[in-house]
Amino acid sequence: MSNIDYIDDRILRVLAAEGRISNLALAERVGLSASACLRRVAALEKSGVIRGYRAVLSPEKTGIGFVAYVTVGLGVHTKESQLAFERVITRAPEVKECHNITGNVEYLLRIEVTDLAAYKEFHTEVLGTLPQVSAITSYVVMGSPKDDRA
Amino acid sequence: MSNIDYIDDRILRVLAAEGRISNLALAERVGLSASACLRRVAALEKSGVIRGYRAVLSPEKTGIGFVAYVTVGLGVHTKESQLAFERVITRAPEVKECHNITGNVEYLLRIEVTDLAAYKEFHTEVLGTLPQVSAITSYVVMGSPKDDRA
DNA sequence: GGTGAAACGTAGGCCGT
DNA sequence: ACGGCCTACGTTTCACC
Repeated sequence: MSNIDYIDDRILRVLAAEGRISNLALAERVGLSASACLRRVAALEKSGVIRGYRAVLSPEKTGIGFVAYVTVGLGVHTKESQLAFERVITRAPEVKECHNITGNVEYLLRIEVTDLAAYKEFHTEVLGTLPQVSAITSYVVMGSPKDDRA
Repeated sequence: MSNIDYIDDRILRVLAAEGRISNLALAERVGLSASACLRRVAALEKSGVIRGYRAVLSPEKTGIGFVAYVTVGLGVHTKESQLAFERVITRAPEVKECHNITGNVEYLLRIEVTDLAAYKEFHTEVLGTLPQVSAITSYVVMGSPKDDRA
């Protein structure tokens, strides 16, 4: 079992903020020797608490100039139509997130594209062509005062 | 200027997926020597294309059992009331993201808490006590068929 | 959980293109 | 301006206490 104690918690906090910190520096920060620290990190990775590591890229500098959240409602609510929709959405690179939500619509998507023109393209060519989709509402992101995941 | 060429692009793609890959392995993957690769990564970090690195943690295994998106509308639309709202929201640990969006409401928040009880607490004790807030709508996340940021 | 040592990776000077 | 080579130094990793 992987019960997270106080030190694990500190390790996770540090790694969540500085994913590429050296094990040595991490060990020092949490007050452990390098080997003990490494063993804990390895255990956290193996047990799935730590899923992986990623570089956080600047959206603007990597050509993302337009971000929007889109709610999507399906006309048919069968399992098959949901799976068909999710299959297409999962393949679409513009869709960074797809959440199944409660409320009057089924899905909330996060879309990241270069510009408004690219979004229009996505809207008509991808969303517009899906037979299951009956309602689309776009919320353009004008800014993100807080974004811990970015 | 930092113009991203084909190799930079490959580097970024690899680091976005495997943030803790060694420079040596990264160099091999993109077909560069270790020093050339390291220099490119350093340049990408310095120029801000790479903002940082983070460990991706499993929500369930770190005690996040309830995720919701919440739209918030402000009664007053002055700059001051927006800033006051953002100040409180930025400090709240439950709020992982706060986006300023177009549409009939001003904000879209992502909330992560342990359970429904904690969410109720946040809803009434934080959101409910902000004088600027005039409309709150919660969309509980039941699943995320795709989440590239997680 | 800590120690130590071998294996491995990083970082930077230097030179060629 | 950019890539490859070499090397001193730091870090990781693992058997052992």
